[in-house]
Amino acid sequence: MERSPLSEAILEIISSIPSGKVATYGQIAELAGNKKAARLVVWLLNSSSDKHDLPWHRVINRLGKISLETGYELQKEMLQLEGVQFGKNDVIDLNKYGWVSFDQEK
DNA sequence: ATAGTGACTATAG
DNA sequence: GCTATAGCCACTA
Repeated sequence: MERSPLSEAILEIISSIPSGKVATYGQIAELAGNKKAARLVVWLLNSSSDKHDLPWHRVINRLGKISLETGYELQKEMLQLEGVQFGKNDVIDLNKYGWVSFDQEK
């Protein structure tokens, strides 16, 4: 499925996310080389998440929230099992649990 | 080849 | 703060 180098890079990055941390789409896209390929990340997760054993639950939007509507509860649960704590609005503190937090990434 | 799709993001009003 | 729009990438039909 990884026909393009970008997809390959993204998959690589996603599988590199350590347990107990989360990453945002834009972040992954940026690390992969195209900071605007967030949608590509989405596509990859949908197309190769279970096929590749990817930690799709560690990928969230830039607000530290899960955009999914289905399976959202499950994803949240999995993250909590890894030690990620959610805020009151189910928001994850990216400065704390972000794989590369916005303050440290640069 | 064109159009539609997708768990996004940034910007403008 | 929210909605609307546009931008971006790769894939599928």
